[in-house]
Parts: sequence; C-alpha cells; structure tokens
Amino acid sequence: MCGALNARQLAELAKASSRHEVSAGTILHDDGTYSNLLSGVVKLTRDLSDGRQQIVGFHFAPDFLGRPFEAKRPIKAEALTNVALCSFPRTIIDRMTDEVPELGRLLLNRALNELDEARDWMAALGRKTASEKVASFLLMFARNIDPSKHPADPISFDLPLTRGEIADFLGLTIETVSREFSRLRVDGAIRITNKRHISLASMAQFEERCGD
Amino acid sequence: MCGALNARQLAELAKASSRHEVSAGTILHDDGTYSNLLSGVVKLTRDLSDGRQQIVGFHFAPDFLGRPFEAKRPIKAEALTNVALCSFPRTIIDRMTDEVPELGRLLLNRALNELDEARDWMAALGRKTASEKVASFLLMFARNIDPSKHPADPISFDLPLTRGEIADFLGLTIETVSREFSRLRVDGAIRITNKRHISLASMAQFEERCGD
DNA sequence: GCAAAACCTTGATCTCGATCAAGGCGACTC
DNA sequence: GAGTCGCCTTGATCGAGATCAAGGTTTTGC
Repeated sequence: MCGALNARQLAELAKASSRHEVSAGTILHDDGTYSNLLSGVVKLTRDLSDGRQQIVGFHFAPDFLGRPFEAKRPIKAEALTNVALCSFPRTIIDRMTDEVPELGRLLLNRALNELDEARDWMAALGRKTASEKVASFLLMFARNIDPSKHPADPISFDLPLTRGEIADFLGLTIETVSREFSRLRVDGAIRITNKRHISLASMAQFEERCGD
Repeated sequence: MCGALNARQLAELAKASSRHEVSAGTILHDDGTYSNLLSGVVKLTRDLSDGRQQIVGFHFAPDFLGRPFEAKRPIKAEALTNVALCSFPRTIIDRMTDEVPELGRLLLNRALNELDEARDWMAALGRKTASEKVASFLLMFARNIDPSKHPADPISFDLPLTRGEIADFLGLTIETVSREFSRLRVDGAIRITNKRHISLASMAQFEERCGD
C-alpha cells in the first residue's frame, strides 16, 4: 500500500508505526488505529441478540484492518491464528489521504472489494446448497492462504477454524459441515489430517463444486 | 453530497451533469458515470450460472450509484420503479476527489455503509428464520422509502417488488414469502391492499419480529 | 500419565421451508 | 366479453438440513 507515498511520507509513516503480535483467540478491539495484517487470519463476526452468530468475513495477510467513521452495527474482529500487525495512528493516515489522493483511492478500492466479497457470500448464503457452500469456502480459503497467484494443484493448508466457526460462516450447523467434509473425503476431493489440515486434490474440480 | 465543494467546483459539476429518467425494468448498465438517485428504487443482483439469483442490495433516493474500478463479479443494477438520475462523467468526479479530500472521504464512507448493510443481510440470510427475514425486509423498506427520520407510526408504502424478487433477496421461495405475508396480515401486523401496498401497524413491533 | 474439556463424527429422527399442484385475481389484447 | 398472461395465494407433500443422541479423538492442565 505504500507505493503511493514519497520518501518523506514513508519515513513519517515508519516512525509512527508499531509492529506487534497477538495470539490466536485475541479480540481485536477498534482502538482507533489502522493496521496492516502481516501474517495470520482474522475473522469478523456479527451477532444476533439471542446468541446466534454469523461470521461476515475474513482477513488474510496482507489485508488492511480498521476503518474510519463508526460502524452502526458492532462487528467484532478476532484473531484465528497468531497474528502480526503493523499499526498506524488513524490521524496520520487520515492526514496522508488528504495529501495523497492515491492513498484515498486505495482505501476506497479496498472497501469496494470487501463489498464485492460480502455480496458473493450473500449469494452463497441465500442460494447455494450445503455442499456448494462448503466447497466455496474451502476454495476461498485455499486461494487466500496461499499468497502465490497460481498455486500448485494439490494444495494443502491448515484450517484455523473449528467446524462450528465454519458453520457460522456458511449458515449451517456443525453436523452438516462435518458430514460435507466426510463426503468430500470419501469422494476423494480432499484429504484430511488431524481434523484441521486439508489437501485439495484439484482447484479446478472445486470450482465446479461451487455452483457459480 | 455537494456540501464539500466550493462555488467554482459546484458550477463545473452542474455544467457536466445531466438529468434523465428511466422507466421501471430498465437495466442500468455501467456506462462509466456516477449518478445521484433523485427518486425511485434500484435493485442489485448477483446471478449464479444455472439461473439462481440473489438480490444483494437496493438503492433508494438520495443514494449515489456507480463505482470506480472494475468489479470482479458482475453485478446487475435494474430500476424497480421509474427512476430519476443526475449523472456525472467519472472523470470529473475522479479529478474532484483529488482536489477535495472531503469528497473522497464521502465516497469511502458511503462504501463502508454499504458494506455494513451487506453484512447485516449476511447475518439475516445465514441465521434468521423465514418470518424474521420477511419482517426485517419490510422494516428496512419502510425506513428507506420514507425520507423522514422519524416516520409516523402507521406507515404505508408501495412495494415495487414482486413476491419472487422478495424471495430472491431473502433466500426463500415465492410461496414462503406469500405465506409469511399472509401470516403477518392475519396477525394484524400489516394491512395489504392491491398485493403491493403495505401498511405497517407499528415500527416498534416490527423491530421485535426481526430477531436481532 | 490421567482426567477433563473441547472438538469432531456418525446415526436416527424431526421440522422448516421447498416443491408440486390447483385455482384466483387483475391487467391487457383483440 | 372472452382469452391470455403474469402474479399471487393456499393446500398437500417432500426433503435438505436441523436437531437429538451417543461415542470417538485431540488437546489441555495437573
């Protein structure tokens, strides 16, 4: 994100930034800073008053966390893995967006991408079957957890979510998620080791299972 | 949205703007302009390849339509009612955001609000029951179609959507939407005239039916 | 190492909302 | 006015996924 800045601005930013790490399970309260997510995965959740929960998004490195203006609805951010952050005081970024329009455009673009993703998941939540939802989820995770553009085909990764969290993302129950994982395993589409480590046989085959 | 501009900029904007109207059912193709929605309602849809459809949002006056940068996923915008628009060439707005940081911040804020709304609906789609979904939908529509901040309590309005479109928004079927409408009518929570004209007895009561 | 706790899987059964089916009600055309 | 078309409602039945239930497995704490 720093490509838009000149040397003086970069130096100023570097001086005001602070790197820190938090462990899995930490709630990331909105403390008025912006942060670059250097490594790890963060979940965003929206809760109904009676305890029902919906995960509304994830952040992977090198996403940008934090937002100007208040959100009307409280959205909670929680580290799913150990997470490394590089944080900046909001005041600095806000001033720099005034000086460097390019930076403001970057933030806007980022917000619009998040909006597109949220709408993709609206379509999944509203119109996909349980097995399409699970396939879409695994594909999304595989794509995001591997930073390379064209990942090798048998790709494998650790899922930093419980079955319950996957259910809360996909609008399903724990049991349905578990059954769909078993079905994918029996079909030979995935291999599961230690419950959480997943290998996808073929990205292309998963795209077909997604239903879109 | 024009509060941030000075007299010269306002004049420039006015000269480049063009007002026009389109009738209900028109697809609003992305023609590289930004528009203020002066009146009417627009739906945004995301389609799966086999014909399943999800409505991912609505725009009401005085929302702002159009976006910089390409969307990865094609999202279609369609006028639900006759619609009046005031359009500006993208180039003008993009240049003004460079000159007036306040304007860029406005666009960012708008995008973040849309993101919050999309996430609210993710929670509804994933975790609410059919009757909570229908109640949430009616309340959202009542709030947006009436521009006043504190609408009178027995509020009534025309729904510019078919039952099928409501179903495509809420992740339900036509029949379920119809049954929930009937149930609300029998319960005395709404009055229905001519299928499309709805009166809500009490906003407060509807909030309780929403489940959040 | 052992016990407890958290998480996961699988089976049996149930239920909410989908699907199938039939008819009603306007609005438009001729 | 009769016929057609699009939209809506209501009833009957079905089924995908929820719920209930019982173990199994992994992790954690002592």
